[in-house]
Amino acid sequence: MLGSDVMRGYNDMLILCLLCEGDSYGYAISREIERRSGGEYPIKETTLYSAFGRLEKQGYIVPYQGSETQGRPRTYYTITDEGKRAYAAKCAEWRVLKAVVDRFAKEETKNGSNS
Amino acid sequence: MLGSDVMRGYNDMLILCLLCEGDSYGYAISREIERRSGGEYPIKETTLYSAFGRLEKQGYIVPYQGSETQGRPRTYYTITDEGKRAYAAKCAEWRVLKAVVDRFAKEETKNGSNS
DNA sequence: CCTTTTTACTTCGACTGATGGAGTAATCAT
DNA sequence: ATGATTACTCCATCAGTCGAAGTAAAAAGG
Repeated sequence: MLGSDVMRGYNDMLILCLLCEGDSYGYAISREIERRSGGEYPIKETTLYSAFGRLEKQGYIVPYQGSETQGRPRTYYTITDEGKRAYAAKCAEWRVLKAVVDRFAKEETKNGSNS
Repeated sequence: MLGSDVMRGYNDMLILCLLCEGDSYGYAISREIERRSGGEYPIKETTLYSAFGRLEKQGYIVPYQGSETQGRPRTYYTITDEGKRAYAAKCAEWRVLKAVVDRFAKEETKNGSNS
C-alpha cells in the first residue's frame, strides 16, 4: 500500500492520464485509480477533489454538468490542450525521477541467490 | 530539474542510501546527492537538515561529532539496523510506486516513428 | 411512501514536510 | 585581519494530504 508522501506530486498526473482517455468525473476516476493501481493506491476523496480544483485553476481541465446519473448529478471534466501538454511534461519528469531515484535504490533481494 | 513535490517522500531514502555506504555528514551528503542525481536534484539545506532530525527521532540514524574538518566541525551520522530496515522498506515501496505510476505514464515520444 | 443505500461531492481544521531567508560558527587562504 | 569556504541552525510560511463530518440526489427495498 502506497503512502501519500510518495504519491504526492503524481496525483495530478494520474488524473490527467485518465482524462486523456476520455471525459470522466470524480467518483469514476477514484474507482479507476484504485483499480488500475491494483488496490495499491486508494486515492482519498479530499485529495482527489482538491486536485480537480487545482487543475481547473491552472486551465488543465474544464468542468461541465453531466445529465445521466445513478445518484447525485456528476461533474464531468474534459482535459484541455494545455492539460495534455502538462501531462506530457509530468511523464517526462517521471522518467527523470525514475532514473535518479534508481541510483539510490538497492536491488530487490532475490531468493535462492545465496545463503 | 526535479521539483520538490516529486522527491518528497524520497529524501529520507536518499540519505539512508548514502549512509548505508558509510558514515557521512550533511554537507557531504548534500554534494553527493547533487552529484549522483547528475545535477537533477540539488537538495535544499533546510530540507536535508530537517530530514536528519526526523530520521534521528525515528531511530534510523545516530549523530556523533567528527574530529577532522575543513571548516565548522561536522556532525556525522551512522545508520542503525532499524534504519537499514527502513531503507529496505523504502526501496520495496519504490518498486511498487514505479509499477503503479508507470500504468499512468505514456511512453516517451520517439522521433521517426511516423509523421 | 418512507427509509436506507449508493452515488457523488463539499467543507473544515489539522498536520507534515519543503522552502526562503537570515543567521551562526569554525577553519582556511590571502 | 579580512573574506571565502565549510557546515549547520532557526523561523515563519506554504502547499498538498487527510480524517471527519456533512450535503445532495437518485435508486433500492420493505
